[in-house]
Amino acid sequence: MSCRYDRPRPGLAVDCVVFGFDEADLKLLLVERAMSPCQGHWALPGGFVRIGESVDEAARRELREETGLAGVFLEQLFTFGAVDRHPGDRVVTVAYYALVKLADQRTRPATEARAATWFPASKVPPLAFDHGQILQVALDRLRGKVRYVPIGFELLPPKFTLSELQHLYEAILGRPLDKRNFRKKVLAMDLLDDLEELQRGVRHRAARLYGFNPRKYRRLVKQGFNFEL
Amino acid sequence: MSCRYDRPRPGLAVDCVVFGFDEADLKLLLVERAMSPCQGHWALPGGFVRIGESVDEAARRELREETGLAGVFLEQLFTFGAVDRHPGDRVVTVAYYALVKLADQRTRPATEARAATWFPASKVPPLAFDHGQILQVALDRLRGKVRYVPIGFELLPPKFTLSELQHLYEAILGRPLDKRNFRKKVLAMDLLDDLEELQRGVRHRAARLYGFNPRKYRRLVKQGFNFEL
DNA sequence: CCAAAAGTGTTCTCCATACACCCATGC
DNA sequence: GCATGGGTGTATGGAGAACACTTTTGG
Repeated sequence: MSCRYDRPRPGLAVDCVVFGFDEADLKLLLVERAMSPCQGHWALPGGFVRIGESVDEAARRELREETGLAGVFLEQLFTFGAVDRHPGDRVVTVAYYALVKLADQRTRPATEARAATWFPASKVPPLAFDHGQILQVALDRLRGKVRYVPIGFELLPPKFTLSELQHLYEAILGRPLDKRNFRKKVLAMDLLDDLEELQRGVRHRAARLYGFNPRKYRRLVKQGFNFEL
Repeated sequence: MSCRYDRPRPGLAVDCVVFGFDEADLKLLLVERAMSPCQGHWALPGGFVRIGESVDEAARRELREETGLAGVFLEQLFTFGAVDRHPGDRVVTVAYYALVKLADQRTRPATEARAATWFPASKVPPLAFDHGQILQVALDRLRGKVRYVPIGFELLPPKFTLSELQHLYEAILGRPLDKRNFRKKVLAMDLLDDLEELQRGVRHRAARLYGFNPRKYRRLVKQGFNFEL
């Protein structure tokens, strides 16, 4: 079936840029390549699309197989189709980016995957193929999108403080935000549930915990509301 | 080479959503399919990616071969990878959208192409495959992007009036804009050259002609300027 | 009592919006 | 002279940005 056309077909792969957030740092999940080409180099988790699965499904499958992650936010990023991007063979890759609630999932990659490791996004090792370029596009997209779509919550645990949320935005956007203005704006949007519960185990005044309420968000969007931070 | 891997490969295609703008109407360029499947149906111009060309190059080539268009704005849109999107065979397509200065290019598609035809974007016939869905994504993207990146000028001739620019934005955004506020904002951005030349051949007071100045735009962007309309 | 972060209001500036009339031209 | 769009200014309200101190808690 793959040779039904008279022209040869490029290979089709998926690659996932996996972001996490932990203690004021944006993190990136990388795997060590087990096979040639680029054996032993750090790379984005990914692999070839199979004939019976959609490209989206391929991305989820590879993510699960290579890192143990499942049930996370995953969205198509961009397709990289340069002729020479893969040494030795013609491979086009559809890149995705994933957002992971690190606190929940921390243990799983280590157990299931060969060598999936979290790196601070600011200290990423050299990457195989054009994965460095893919990462750059993913960072740009994340920075752009986080401001007008509430995807930042995908990086936080279900219960979080306003300061954690603010630190997340500061880490992604790369600049400090004013505490009072930030809180005012976030609370005014009325997207968060006040969980009436306090942070525990900190050695300073405990902060209130909040939860993102997707129902409220969807309702507001229907009424023409635009998230913006 | 295409059978070097043990697994069969999906086919890889490109499709182009081509937008034009003419007399207050957003237009879409479609071709009639000459081959099965979907022979005789209207479809987006497109075709298979060859092994020796990048995906971007494939999109440009197909656009030229099927519509005669060259040298136009062309940008990747999204990759459509559902298993059943192409009847009978597994084909993944990388969709692009093109913006055409219709006044310049009006004659060319008719001469070079089999049957490339402009349709008002509001009166598009049923499309082959999932091309209707691709069109919807392209419209959403155009509507979103036109507001914060100056791509609207790609749809206008090199010399245009402020009213033409306003009508373009009204057509894309689907709502009326205030004339005075629109002109104030556009001129305040200082992206346009006043060509000190008047419109000709109209039966009312002639309007001033302006030109978009990409140099000014790039300079302003370097200084942190953000286009927004 | 000290360190560390939580929590809280006001002022000012600027930008978006709303809005109506005279002008130039072709027929 | 009339129909058609071209071209212009002002007033108001709302949102973003700047800014500092008190409170709570654990150690």
